Parts: sequence; C-alpha cells; structure tokens
Amino acid sequence: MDKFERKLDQAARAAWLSYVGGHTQDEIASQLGVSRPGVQRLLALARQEGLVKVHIDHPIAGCMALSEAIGERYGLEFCDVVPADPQGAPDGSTRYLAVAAAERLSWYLDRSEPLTLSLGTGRAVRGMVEALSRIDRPQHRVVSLVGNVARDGSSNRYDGVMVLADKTGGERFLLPAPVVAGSVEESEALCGQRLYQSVAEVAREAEVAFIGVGRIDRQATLFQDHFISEAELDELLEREAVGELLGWPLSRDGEVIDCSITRRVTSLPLTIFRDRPLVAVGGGRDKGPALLAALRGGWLKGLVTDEHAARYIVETERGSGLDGAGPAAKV
Amino acid sequence: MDKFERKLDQAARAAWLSYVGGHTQDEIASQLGVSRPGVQRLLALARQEGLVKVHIDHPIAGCMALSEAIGERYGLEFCDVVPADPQGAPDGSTRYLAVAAAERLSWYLDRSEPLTLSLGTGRAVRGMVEALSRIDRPQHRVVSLVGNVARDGSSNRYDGVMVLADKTGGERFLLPAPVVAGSVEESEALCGQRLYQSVAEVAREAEVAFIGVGRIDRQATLFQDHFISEAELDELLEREAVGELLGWPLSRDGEVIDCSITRRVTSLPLTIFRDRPLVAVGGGRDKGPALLAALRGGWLKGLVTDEHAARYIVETERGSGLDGAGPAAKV
DNA sequence: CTCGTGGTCGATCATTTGTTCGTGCTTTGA
DNA sequence: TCAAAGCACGAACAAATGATCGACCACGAG
Repeated sequence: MDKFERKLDQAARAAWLSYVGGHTQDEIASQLGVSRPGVQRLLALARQEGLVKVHIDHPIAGCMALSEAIGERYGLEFCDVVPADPQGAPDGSTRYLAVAAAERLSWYLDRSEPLTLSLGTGRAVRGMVEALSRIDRPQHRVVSLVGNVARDGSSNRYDGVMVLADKTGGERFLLPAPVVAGSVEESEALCGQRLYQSVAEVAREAEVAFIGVGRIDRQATLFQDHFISEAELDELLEREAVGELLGWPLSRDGEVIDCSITRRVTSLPLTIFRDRPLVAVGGGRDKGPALLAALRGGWLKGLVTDEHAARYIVETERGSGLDGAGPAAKV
Repeated sequence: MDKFERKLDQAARAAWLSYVGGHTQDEIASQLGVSRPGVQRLLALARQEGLVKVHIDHPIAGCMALSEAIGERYGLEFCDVVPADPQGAPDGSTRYLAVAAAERLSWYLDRSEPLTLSLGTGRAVRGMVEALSRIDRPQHRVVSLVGNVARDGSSNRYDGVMVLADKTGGERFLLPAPVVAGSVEESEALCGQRLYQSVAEVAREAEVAFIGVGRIDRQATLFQDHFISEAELDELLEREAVGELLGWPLSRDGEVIDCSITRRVTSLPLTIFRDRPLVAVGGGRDKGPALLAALRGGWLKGLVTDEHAARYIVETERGSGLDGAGPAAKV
C-alpha cells in the first residue's frame, strides 16, 4: 500500500525533527504542513513501527532493562540491579550491591517518625549496613528476624542488627535462638520463652524487612556457618530445596518445603510479610536459583541484586516460557 | 571525581527510565528518590554528556540531517531532501523529487484567495507540475519568468506554465521571448514590447516562484536546447560560470556574472525575489555546483533537492571550512 | 567568628505534549 | 444515487515537561 508508505515517510521525518532535530511539535507541524495533533499521530506511528531507536550509552543500560523486566514480572515495588564489575573478579559487584542496598535502606531510615525495621542475616545484609553512612535516628528500632546463635553457641558474625543499631543509635532486638533447633521440642521451648516472644512481637511490628537469600548446596551459608549439619543439608537437597529465606527452605516454585527441618526453624514465619515490604538483597549467579525461587513464591516486594543474578533470572524465566515478552521500549 | 560518576550513573538510570522505559518524570523521581526537578537535571546531564543516542531507522533520516544543515546554513524557509533511490539508476530520485516539489507547490495552490505564481523552466519544474494532482483554482494566475522560445523559434517543451494552468484552470502568462536575445538591441526591443511588459508586470506581482537550476557545462540545458550557442557556452565557461537561474549565469559565489550574455538575457531579474520566496527544484550530484552557487548567492528561500546534490553541498561547504559544525542532536 | 560566595535544591509558572471527542469527509455496498 | 460505516481531522482540554527564581547549606576568606 503506497499510501501507508507515504505516511511512514512523514512519520520518519517528524520523528527525526522531534528526536534528533529537537524541534517542537508546533514547528514540525508548520514545516510538514499538518496540524499539531497530526504530528502527534505521526510520532506515535513512528514509535509503534519501531522507527525510533533509543540507546543509552552507559553500563547501567542493561541493568535497567533487567530491573524493569523482573520488577514487572513479579510485581515488585522496586528492583535495583547493579552492574557487574567490568574488570576483575566475577564477584566484584559485592561492593556495588552493598551500596545500592544501603541507599534503599537509608530511604526508610531517613524519615523522622519512629520506625521498626527488621533484618535477616547473611553477608549481603551485613555488607549493606556496613555501607550505610552513620545517621542519627535513636527513635528507630532494629530487630532480627532470625536467630544469631549457632548450634555450638557462638554468635553469627554476619548479623547486621548490632551494626545498624550502632549507626542509628536506636534500640536493638536480637532473637535469642539458633536458626534451627535441635529438635521439635527444643524449638517449641525456645519459641515459647518470654524473651523470644517479646522480640518476636517487635519483629511483627516491623514495617519493612531487609533479608538475605541463601543457596542450598555444599556452599550454603546455613551449612558453612554450622546452623545445620551435613545430614540436614543432605535432607534439604533430597527434597529439592534450591534456596532459603530466614532459614525456611524453598522449592523451585518458592513454596516453603515441609520437612523435618522446617518444623525446627525458629525464625519468624515469612507469612507475616505478606502485606508489608520484604526486601531481598543478594547477588552473584550462584544466588540466581535461590532468588528466583523467592520471587516465584511471591514473597518479595523489593529486590537489590546484581547483573549476574538478574540475567540468570530473566533467562531462566524466558526459557521456561512463562513470559516471552519483555517490556517494549515505548520511545 | 567519584561524586560525578555517581551522578552520571543516576543520570543514565533516569535517561533509561524516561526514554526507553517510557516512565514519566514523576515516576522516575519517586523511584530514584529525588525531586522532579532533580530528574530534570539528571536528564539534561545525560543528554549533555551524550549518553542518549537516538537513531531513526528509515532512509529519510540521512536526508533530514542534510536538510537541516542546508536550511540552517543558508537561511531557507524550508529545504526538502528526498532520498536517493536505493536500487537502480543514480538518477532514480527524479520521481521523488517531482512529488516532493509538487507537494510544496500544492501547499501554495491550496489556498482559495487568488494567487499569482511564477515558474521557471527545466525538467525539474516540468516534472513537478506533472506530478501535481488536478486542483480546481481558476482564481490563480500562472506566469513564466523566462522566455520559452528557442532561437530557432520552437517552443521549449519543458515549459510548465501551460501544464500547471491546465491543472488549475487558471489564467496563464507566457513570456514572449527567447531566453537569450541575439543582441543587446534585440533584447531591449523585446523587453520594450507592450506584450512583454504586461506579462512581466504580472510576474512582478507573483507571490512565489518555483524555478529550476541549470548547470553550465557541455550538458547544460541552456545549450542542449539551443537557447545559447556553443560559442556562448564557451564564454560562460571562460568566465567560470557554474550554474544559472532563469538564464542568469552565476559564479561559484552566486554572483550574477556580468558578461555579454547577461546583457541579452530577457528573463526577469533575480532581484525581484529578494523579498519573496524563490524556490529552487533540482537534484542529482551534477546539479550540486549550480545549486551551491544559487545558495551562496542567497537567492533562494526554499529548496527541493535530492540526497546526491544535498550531500555534495554539505561536503563541499564543510571542506571549504565555512561552517564546521552541523546542528547538534538535542534529543 | 562572621561574612560573603558558590552551588545545590525545590516551589512555581509558562510551554509543550498527549488525549479525547465531535465533525465532516471518503468509501463501500445496496 | 443514496445510506451507512469507517476514517481522518482539528478544537479543546488534561498531563507532563522545561525554566526560572528564591532559599538554603557548605565552604573558605577575612
């Protein structure tokens, strides 16, 4: 159809004048001899037909695409993807990750009304609070969602509650328990303690949580830091756990797996965050499966990750055919 | 400076969200945690730093760049550049040129108040009026600016006045003269005729003129169609004429060359268009020098040409160092 | 310690852009 | 030839954008 091609020519002209030439639509209208709304329609056509290609010349560009795709797909309120460090170690983005997460964290901390904020454990959470600059907020309370006592009685060195509370000058509430109790009875006893209950009560009042995401494999933090034994790790692998949130093991689809360990986890249940923002922090391609599980389970409202993990997530989701189309560039 | 880099990161993020993601600045502001004017500044920075690259995926794109450069450089009211026909003959854009010129022409013809419009001669003008679709405007007058009688008494087959007047149904005024008289006396006699005078009077009332541009070389229309003899052509070449408008020979700089021929040209003087739009139509790389001369002389207010000639003009002007910088992409 | 001074930030306003709706035209089928 | 449908167009309005200005803050010199 010749008519259509003529229109496309005009559309291309209008698009050029608008996006490259920097003219206003009024100028373009008089130049092309059409009305201003006509120019509007031409520009819409040009975009719709994909005549207009915009490229952002910066490493961030790829991250933004991933961020948008993931945030859209899993209904997140935000999704930050930090770029993979171009030179050097594959894990070089750890620092970026911490800074990005700290920025999100300070968004909450900035406000002056009293805030109750809860934290999970792990290197990522610890890195986040360390990257945070000191801020005077004694009115805020910081509470842990997961025990920081290992089975041998030692304290978890990656617990961020102490560091954060030091930086804000606010109150701190530590959960006096191991992540996984030795038995169901012990678990019930621990959770029944008055001290545990009062900390848990504060945790339930938290308006937002920042947590890490754990892998379930030989390098699992849960195992490496002696929160679970090798036998217990084997059981989780047996049940096809791919990740954990606060010690709760997740299946590929993000369901909490009901097994012997689940019944002994002393952390707060994930369900208390169904209506409040739960923010996960974690990066590296190895964390990909765990993050994906957490996303699929719909547990998260926010995510701070890196390009490696984000790429894994998007590629895997694409591959499984759940969602073939990413968000289209609208301009 | 690390601070600047951080800002550039933010700017890239903002640019991506705005141009690729299609979000509003308000959305971006809340997402990035800055105020709306802040986003404004980030976007300005991103553009300024050249982070944003826009590409229009259409053959027209190159033409628009040329068009803008030429229109800007020579203060034209408009400059249409039609694309070179991708496949086939190097002169394949003739048809495009005719259609584009016809569009400009009909812009003037469309109006209902009486219009006096003048035409030059040549294949380009003839093509233009032929490409024009019939339009009922008996109130308009069409007048020729240049004689259509060759030295041997035959009429110029490329005269467009008759064709155009047929299409509009309006009055027509033909200049009863050769382009170049045999002698100064003959020229004065011709121009003194009452008939010539009355047609010239109409021509002087013309609000706009569409004219061709002639080369001055062995293939010159002026020569080929027997308006001038070989000896006269040699004289023009001797005087370094590179083109002609209405038969008036132009130097490289667009000055009308004062020579024996100039004193015998019977066409209307170019100066009558100093304050009214004179539109040149012509394409092909061969016409480049002639067009460039016409532009340099400042005779033109509008130009319809093709990519070949436009490219010649821009490249030559660049090379001569008169204007190194093209219009910057403002986004 | 106080006073500029440069620079950044956000409120406000003018301009530009996007959308909606009613009108009139062309096109198509009876 | 006429009627109905579809379509394109432009007026008017709503939203978003860009620009200006004053206020505030950190820094350095006197």
